[in-house]
Amino acid sequence: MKMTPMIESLVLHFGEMGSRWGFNRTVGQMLALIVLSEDALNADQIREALNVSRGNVSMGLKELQSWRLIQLRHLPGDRKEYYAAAGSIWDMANTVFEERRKREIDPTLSLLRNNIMDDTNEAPPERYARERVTEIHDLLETITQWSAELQRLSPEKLNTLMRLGAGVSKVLDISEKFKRGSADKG
Amino acid sequence: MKMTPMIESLVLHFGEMGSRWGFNRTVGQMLALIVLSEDALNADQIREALNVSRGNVSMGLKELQSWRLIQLRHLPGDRKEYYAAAGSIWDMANTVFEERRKREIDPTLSLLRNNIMDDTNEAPPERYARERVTEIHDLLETITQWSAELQRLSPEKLNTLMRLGAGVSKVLDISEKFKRGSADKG
DNA sequence: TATAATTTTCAGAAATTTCTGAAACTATAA
DNA sequence: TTATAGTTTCAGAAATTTCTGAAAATTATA
Repeated sequence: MKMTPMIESLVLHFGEMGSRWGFNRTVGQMLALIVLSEDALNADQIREALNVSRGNVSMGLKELQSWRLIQLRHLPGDRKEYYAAAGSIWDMANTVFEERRKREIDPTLSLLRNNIMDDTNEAPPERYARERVTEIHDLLETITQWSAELQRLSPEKLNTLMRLGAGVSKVLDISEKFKRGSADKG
Repeated sequence: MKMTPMIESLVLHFGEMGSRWGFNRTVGQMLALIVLSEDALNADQIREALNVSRGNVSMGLKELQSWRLIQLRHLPGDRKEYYAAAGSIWDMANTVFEERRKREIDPTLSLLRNNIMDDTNEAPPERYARERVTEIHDLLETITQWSAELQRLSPEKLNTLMRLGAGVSKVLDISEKFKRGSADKG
């Protein structure tokens, strides 16, 4: 499996970016290669294209599966395991957001919950810190709820929302008026 | 500077999470310490609290400044440099989003732009890859525009939007109708 | 200007992460 | 069964990142 120059340059770039996205170089390269390949690939093809060890490919495939970014496939009459991208680019972006939330926000959110609950020390140095902890907690909770909401939205509505751009501001005005109207009645 | 047990546990946690957020352990700890401290801190206080080398503190402060998360301050009659959080938790979250976009999305976006422009090979293996590259490019561009829009929104409107939650769906329906109405006229 | 206080730099040490490749393991076919 | 094809594991090697601490640079004061 020899890569075309274009695919190779993309694979190398995704490798470099990998660490910023939460995985290592090889995993980044593997993801790019699989996403850009029309046909599913097996471990040996990946090994040959990227010129890394067989063990490394195996670990990388596990990592990408834990991110739910690739999908196992079997070809009739072939014992090898083949892998392809798990859904559209859009699906994968959604998955990445969700996984990152789990890894980057959830652990902190639970810690903060406990810290707000447990600690009732109202002496000065703690008082200020507790206020900030509450602020951080509320922010993370809002982000979590918001991202859950976006997950729930249909792709079409999500697209409408994204493409709204500057329109968001106007739409929010309408929504504010609407809310105030309901509040007056209730 | 001795930390209280609550602050210490938060500092250690932020240290562990640091690598997932794009900086190293010491930088994560320093950020937590500065954010949770009411008064600005100087390098020696940080060094003592975290028990790390002076050089490490200096490098960490530079890193946090490059993220625009801390602010230099001078106290009257004191030559030392003191550092405090650069704004509210909300401001800092905004800054982190923006910085991460710059580091995680922008470089890829420019590479993809070039790849779409430069390469006009329509032979099979490239054809499919080019389609996917275009999809990725469009997605990243949408995310970039959307995040720029959120930056531009006032904190109040941003809050309205975040707190809308399930209401977003209804608001989008209204917006759709509104758009269709305008289109009919224009 | 010289001196003292403070911060920054950076070479090498320490710690951590990633990678290799051979052995162990698993599943299918003969 | 036994042989064969394929995958996973993991100890140690290699690469990378982080950290230290002393020297250099910078800044303020006498």
